[in-house]
Amino acid sequence: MAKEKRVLLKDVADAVGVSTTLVSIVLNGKAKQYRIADEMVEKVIKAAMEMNYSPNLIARNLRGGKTQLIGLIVTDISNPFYSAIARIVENRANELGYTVVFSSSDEDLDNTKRLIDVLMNKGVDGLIVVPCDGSEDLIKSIHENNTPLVLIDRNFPETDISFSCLNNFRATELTTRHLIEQGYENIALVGYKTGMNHILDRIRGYEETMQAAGLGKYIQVKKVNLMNTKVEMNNVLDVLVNRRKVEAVIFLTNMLAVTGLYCLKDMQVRIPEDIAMVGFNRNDVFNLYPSTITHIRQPLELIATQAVNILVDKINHSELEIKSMSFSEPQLIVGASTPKKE
Amino acid sequence: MAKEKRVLLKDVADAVGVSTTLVSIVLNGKAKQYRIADEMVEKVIKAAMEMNYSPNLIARNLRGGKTQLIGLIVTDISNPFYSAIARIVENRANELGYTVVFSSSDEDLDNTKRLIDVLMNKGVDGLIVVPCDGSEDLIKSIHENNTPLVLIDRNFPETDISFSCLNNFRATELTTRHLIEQGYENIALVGYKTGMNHILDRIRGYEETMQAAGLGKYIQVKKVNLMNTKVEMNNVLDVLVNRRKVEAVIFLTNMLAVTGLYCLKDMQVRIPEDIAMVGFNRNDVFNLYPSTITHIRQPLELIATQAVNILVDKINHSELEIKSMSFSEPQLIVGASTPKKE
DNA sequence: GTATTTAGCTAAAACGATAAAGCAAAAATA
DNA sequence: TATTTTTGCTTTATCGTTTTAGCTAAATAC
Repeated sequence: MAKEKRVLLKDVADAVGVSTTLVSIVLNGKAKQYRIADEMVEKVIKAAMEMNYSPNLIARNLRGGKTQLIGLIVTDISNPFYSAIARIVENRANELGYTVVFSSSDEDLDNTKRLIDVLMNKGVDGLIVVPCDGSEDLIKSIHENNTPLVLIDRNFPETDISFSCLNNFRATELTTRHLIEQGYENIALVGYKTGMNHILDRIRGYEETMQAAGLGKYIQVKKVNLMNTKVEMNNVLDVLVNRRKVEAVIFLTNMLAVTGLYCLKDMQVRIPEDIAMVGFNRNDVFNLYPSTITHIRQPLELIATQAVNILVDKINHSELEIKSMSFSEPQLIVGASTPKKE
Repeated sequence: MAKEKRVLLKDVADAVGVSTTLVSIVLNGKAKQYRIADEMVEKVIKAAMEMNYSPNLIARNLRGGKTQLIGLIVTDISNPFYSAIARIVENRANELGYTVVFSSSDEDLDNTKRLIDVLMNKGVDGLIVVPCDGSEDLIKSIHENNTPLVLIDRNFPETDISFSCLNNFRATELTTRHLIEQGYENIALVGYKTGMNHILDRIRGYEETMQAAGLGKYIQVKKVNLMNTKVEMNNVLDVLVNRRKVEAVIFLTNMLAVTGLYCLKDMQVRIPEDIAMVGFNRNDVFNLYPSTITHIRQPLELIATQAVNILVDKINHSELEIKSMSFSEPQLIVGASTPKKE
């Protein structure tokens, strides 16, 4: 019932009959360096174990140490793509002795700014961030302030900020080449409105592959607005399907692909009879759809693990200012939504 | 490049030419109580604003024993159900000035124990926990230690630990009644092996409703093991579909429903022609499946918001030991998977 | 005119840890 | 034997706040 009083360094010190400093030294493994007697080291460790002592991290951090806390800012933790990343980040961080604090920016610059402020105030040792559109200056200022920082999923190529993300160009290159090999020519692409590099790279991968295959005249890049996706997607697909007589559509994110599926269902457009399609990232829908959906698989495990590795490395060697760049290779999972054309 | 020095209380105090105490008092809104002159209050506030002062939470926390950190332990943050909850917890916590630290227990007791230890070490002010099977004693000991604690999604009815969860009995009562009204009689249920109350309540809801409708002889409760779901589900569905000639199946969780869909697809069993089914929680799959799937919707927003409210209330009134119980009402979303029997 | 109250502020302690500097006793060296 | 070095530990300062107790001068009471 009564709140058990936490065991403090002082309690251990009193129990052994020494100073708190000595206990601190021993428990931090600096006994050798401070030439503490071996028997004393044993006694202290034994007492600390028996009393179940664990340091107050707040006090330790105030003193100038570290919190062993990592801040993770994604756009939306309820988005399965980011929650999958969060899970891996959590696992890897735990392995390395860190705990993860998370926040969702909702793709909003002001939110991102506020969240970074809050997290830094909590004393996080470093940040893993999915940067939103327009956040380059903000992120740069954080980086220049020497806060350990790693971008994930998206990056700013013009800066020297470390990142771990997909080789986005390769993703659509693979996809487009697959469709061309299957015999499609009139291939369109649906992305969303943003200046962020990951989407631009995916668009480039499509455009350059189309161009190289001599299909330049078919290049069609449609961009919907993230705020009003459903309605805009309807319009876009109406144009592509009914007016442009497109043979195949590539969706640039999971959410776009799923929204696309909803719209196509409403329009009673059949896949792949009426149109072929390619999605992005894993989703049960892709496997359970009457014809399974061809999609790009990101090596999430690798991307997220690398992000943590890079960050912890930065935390431990804050004096070094190295830009670590990790591009992970995409994989194309071929389903029934992109059959060979006769 | 150089790390900007943070503005401290002392900096503001020096700028105004007063003590740090005075600045602290003013900025914490206790000027009246300490009879600080009105002009002085103005001067201090102005200076603090201009210098863009914000308090070091770590120092404040060390002094006050509070971190404004909430720990959230779910079974798996990458499970869309829990990440949706996490998102709402995050939002509500932010509104109340808290930040969320999360961890995944993987339904494992030792993990749960370890995670709680770590989070309490980080100094979280309170915990929101999805308890796993067998964790009752552990959770009780945390509660008895006066750590503010709220269970979410699942609860221990025999204890006086607060919780926020679905009215699970009502969920399957609604579902079963709906199926019966649609003309089904041979209705089976698929859950998983656990002693946890939420699943047991769902099973009771089904059993009692069947019994009350005079369909007791059709009651069939199948339990799969969480470790080997796919294989066991195959066996279970084989028995139900081929041997028992079941007319409808109720799946007790989202994961079970989706796994069920995979198996039924493999078995080439059509929904609803060959069998009717009901799922649990929202999932794009349910809407995009050729025949939309009838399912139970949990008011996640309410459940998660309530959990945070209850927790913060406990944090702020730790002297009171009230058991808060929040049961939220389920909603049945009727799809094409449970048509009226002719 | 002295004693008491009140207004308006500050000094110092505390939170719990760590790091730097210091100090006494034992051991090694001259 | 006197001096230096080493050993093994302690004392003190510090991180940035908040809180408690206190202090001075002006206002009020007697």
